[in-house]
Amino acid sequence: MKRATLRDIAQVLGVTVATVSRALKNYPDISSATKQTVLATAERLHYAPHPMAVKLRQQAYKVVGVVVPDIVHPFFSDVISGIVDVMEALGYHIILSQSNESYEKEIRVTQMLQATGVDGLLVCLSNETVSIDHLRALQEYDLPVVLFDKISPLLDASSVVTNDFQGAYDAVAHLLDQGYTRIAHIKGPPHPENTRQRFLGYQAALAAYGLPFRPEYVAECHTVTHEEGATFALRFMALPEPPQALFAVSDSVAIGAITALKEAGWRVPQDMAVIGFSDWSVCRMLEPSVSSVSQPGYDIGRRASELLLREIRQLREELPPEHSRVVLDATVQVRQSSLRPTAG
Amino acid sequence: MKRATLRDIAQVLGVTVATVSRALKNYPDISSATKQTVLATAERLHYAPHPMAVKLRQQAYKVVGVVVPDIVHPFFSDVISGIVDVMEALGYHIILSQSNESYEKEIRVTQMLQATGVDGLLVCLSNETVSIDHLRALQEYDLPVVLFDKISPLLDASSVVTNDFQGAYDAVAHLLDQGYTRIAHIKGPPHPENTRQRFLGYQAALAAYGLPFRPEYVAECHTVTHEEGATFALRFMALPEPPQALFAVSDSVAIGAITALKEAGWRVPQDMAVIGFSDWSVCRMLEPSVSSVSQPGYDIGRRASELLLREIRQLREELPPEHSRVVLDATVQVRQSSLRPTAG
DNA sequence: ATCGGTAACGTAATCGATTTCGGAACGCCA
DNA sequence: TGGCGTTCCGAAATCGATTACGTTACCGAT
Repeated sequence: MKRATLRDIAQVLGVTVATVSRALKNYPDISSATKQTVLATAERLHYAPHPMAVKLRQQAYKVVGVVVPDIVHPFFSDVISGIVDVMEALGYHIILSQSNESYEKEIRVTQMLQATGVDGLLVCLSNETVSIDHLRALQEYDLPVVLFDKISPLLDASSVVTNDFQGAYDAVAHLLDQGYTRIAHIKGPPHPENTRQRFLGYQAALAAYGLPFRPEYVAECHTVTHEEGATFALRFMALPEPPQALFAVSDSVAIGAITALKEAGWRVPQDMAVIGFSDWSVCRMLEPSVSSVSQPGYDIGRRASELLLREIRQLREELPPEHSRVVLDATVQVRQSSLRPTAG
Repeated sequence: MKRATLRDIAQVLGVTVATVSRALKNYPDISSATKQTVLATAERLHYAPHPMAVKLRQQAYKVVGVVVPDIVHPFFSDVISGIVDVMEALGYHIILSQSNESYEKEIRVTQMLQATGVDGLLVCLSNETVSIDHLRALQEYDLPVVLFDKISPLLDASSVVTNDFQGAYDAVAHLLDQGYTRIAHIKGPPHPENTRQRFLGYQAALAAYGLPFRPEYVAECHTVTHEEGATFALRFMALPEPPQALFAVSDSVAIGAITALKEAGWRVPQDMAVIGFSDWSVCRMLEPSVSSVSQPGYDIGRRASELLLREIRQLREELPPEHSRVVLDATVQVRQSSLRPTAG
């Protein structure tokens, strides 16, 4: 069964396509009698407007592109979910691409998305990305771009990020508030700004509580895996004066650390309190349940979508697009792994 | 900067759009001199073909729709990742939608996808879905549909699924091979066929090894959460003759069971061996590391994509579309939680 | 001088829907 | 009867690219 067109309906009724089009869109200058018959035959022929024809006229696709480094990642799943919910409510669809943390691929997919004809782009930069010329090129063709999570100060665009600094600060403050004074940190690699901010938040919290920064209490990941968490946790324990608490840059590292500590005979949190970052769903399933800093992935997706939709609207109305910078707080989820046993 | 059209180039050079179009597509009946200048000015004006115009002519969008019940789920992330990889390699894009396990929403999003103009659909049915008329309607308009993971025998379409029966059978056989004879199962709710197959695989393995089916060793989940895993595991332990091993319908249930058992003073796997289903990434991070049956999510996405692309191609060539039914094996990942300590 | 051939390009239809500009038909009033 | 205003609809342009089908001009051959 081939799909019916306006012409098909017009031929059946002996009118022109213009009349049919206007009847279907309920124009006032079409008699209600004609409207009736048009609607009836449209129904009968299972008419549906041809998407591309409409979009060619309207110059609006109602589709936005989404680029994330890695689809298979709980955080990005959350973000995407937030994006989809907002976009679908307004009749927009999303085209999903992943950069695999590759700068080359990021350039490729953004260009492909532009060529596909999206109305805007939601991008989380890859870790490799240094130049943002490929995104600037999109903007020059009036294609709005909103960055989220991993952003670049070089691009004049709206952005939505987690307050990693504050999240880390709060996590460490939570440990400090309980009276811990020797707090270690397993930090991420230097490059992604996000994990650097967590390290800075860690330092700032120590400073705010008048505690010295002890380099021997800081380890730096390369792979950010649970193996590294295990290695560094045990290394900390071997220090002459081992730390009492650990703030890990990610949940995988935190879980690796906890697992290794328990296997080595230490108790969590009695011998070492641990708190992670990201709040994976398994955190609450473990024993002890793992404290973590939860990133508002879903909200990041929502807010980024709203900003993009606003810019798309402004562009359609020939207004200069406004750019906003949204920073969402991360919230500490206190569970057993970081709760200091009441002395007694 | 407005995007250049063929007409812009044509006006600059004093030729017609036809010439420009043919020059850009390297037609033989255009002089190389003209081609040179056309290419040069196309470059200069940053010409890029208008996607909708091309698609309207060609009647092919190079976009497929993907519908999953829930984006925020490791398994579906894997599937989506596989889909994206295959599709992008062939210049296709994917439009992502989620049904939130709602029949109503599944109908809505599939219709929206059709209206948006996709070349085909990859669908995982929601748990609620009973009738598949909405998908049949798509097929009648020559829109190929491929089902994956949760499928329906009522729809004549290609499908790709995990062999849940075999995965469950192998998991239980792995326990039986080690000499366990009292094996419990925490099964899923009756409806999704997938978890029912796991239950059947459990039963079949017992039968194959000549062991009786003991109803007191089977519990049925409603929410399929770690809390239920905890509850049922402890209930099993309270039996006069507790089971020695447990096959859980999901990893969340398995992890909940392990956590509860350990907290209650039992040892895993010494007092109770446990194996889950899905092979979440955390399984290998825990202590003991959790055995599980890994579903080939990425491959399911790949295979489903290939089938869909084949049907799209066949449809373009006016051939009758062939339907295939692909069943991919699940593989048992043996880790500590299900390894019987060597007696001695 | 006429014919056939070919290189190189133009004309116009086409994809399907939307929209501006008219235009016929009718009624109403002077 | 002439003029004006509605009502309802048709003609045609438009969105941008593609392509079947001419058409021109120039060549060599007869």
